[in-house]
Amino acid sequence: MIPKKDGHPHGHETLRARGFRLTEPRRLILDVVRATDVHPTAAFVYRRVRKKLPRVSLATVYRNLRMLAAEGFLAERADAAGMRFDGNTLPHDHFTCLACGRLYDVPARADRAVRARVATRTGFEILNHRAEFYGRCGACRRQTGRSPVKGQRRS
Amino acid sequence: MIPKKDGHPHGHETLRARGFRLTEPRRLILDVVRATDVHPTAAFVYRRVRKKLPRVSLATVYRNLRMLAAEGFLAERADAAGMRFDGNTLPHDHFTCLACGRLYDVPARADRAVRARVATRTGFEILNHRAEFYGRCGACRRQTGRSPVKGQRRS
DNA sequence: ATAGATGCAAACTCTTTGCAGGTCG
DNA sequence: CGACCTGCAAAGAGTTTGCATCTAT
Repeated sequence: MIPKKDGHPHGHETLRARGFRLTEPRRLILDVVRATDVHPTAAFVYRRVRKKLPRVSLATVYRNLRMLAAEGFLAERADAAGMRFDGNTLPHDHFTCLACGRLYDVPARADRAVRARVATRTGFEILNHRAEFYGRCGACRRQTGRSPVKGQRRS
Repeated sequence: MIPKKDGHPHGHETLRARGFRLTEPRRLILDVVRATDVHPTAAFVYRRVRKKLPRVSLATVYRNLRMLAAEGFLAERADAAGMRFDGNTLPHDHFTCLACGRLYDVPARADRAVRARVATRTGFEILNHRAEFYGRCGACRRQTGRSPVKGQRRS
């Protein structure tokens, strides 16, 4: 949903500029996350990277995902079954389909008013916010009668 | 933040009415979650319940939390370090303090307009939505200079 | 009486860490 | 060459499950 070509806000060059090495595993891990919009798990990234670099270890995938997220190259998101990563670091909301379990990005609303209202009512300083939507996606709406389920396969 | 007295939307009677036994562990587990607003982890509930019922097992706590959530007596929430539970089943938003890590409830906004806008733009059927706010809570604002941290103690 | 719930211990899954050896710059 | 990074294996944390026993109804 967001173009993934380079000229990305944090391209490969930026990694080097910040003193990180641009190793093969690291480059592939970053590319895999950025090349998909499924909000992949570490296991998903591992499987993908292994196709091009069969000797990569799961530990390296975890170490890099964590590091890349901490440095702002990726976004990190907790989910009932573990951590998921997102190459889209622009502010955006999420839609979870209760029928198929898929997680979609939704462009962010610039809701200044909402933040201001909450800040006033609570006395908190609001630095950021994000909305989570739940419902049925286009594909699932067409399959009427499909009932929401709880356990889905993970990516 | 929400009154926890009985006359709760799903009181103890409702459990029985739905064919579940009202056992001592189960009753205590439900009460512990409802009596706090810290969005407790399973371990927190376990510790609390054990004070009154020292022989309770962690497995029982997990089984009941999962069952009570599935049946709508509690809400369930994923977080970077695992699952958290919430006795407040009314729709509400959340505020996470980036300085101290505490999670606060924020009364829900009835934002019909937001849902309608997203539904129109995406073609999804929106059944529910919730907002997540991030910033600094009142207590932390007073301690100026306190910088946001990543790892906090869990409840 | 009996279906359902419990306690215990073992199993499972996801994630992190220690360390010896490899590699980017 | 040297700091950083990797693969491997083992350890950790959180959660689930099998089973014999117990208990609410």
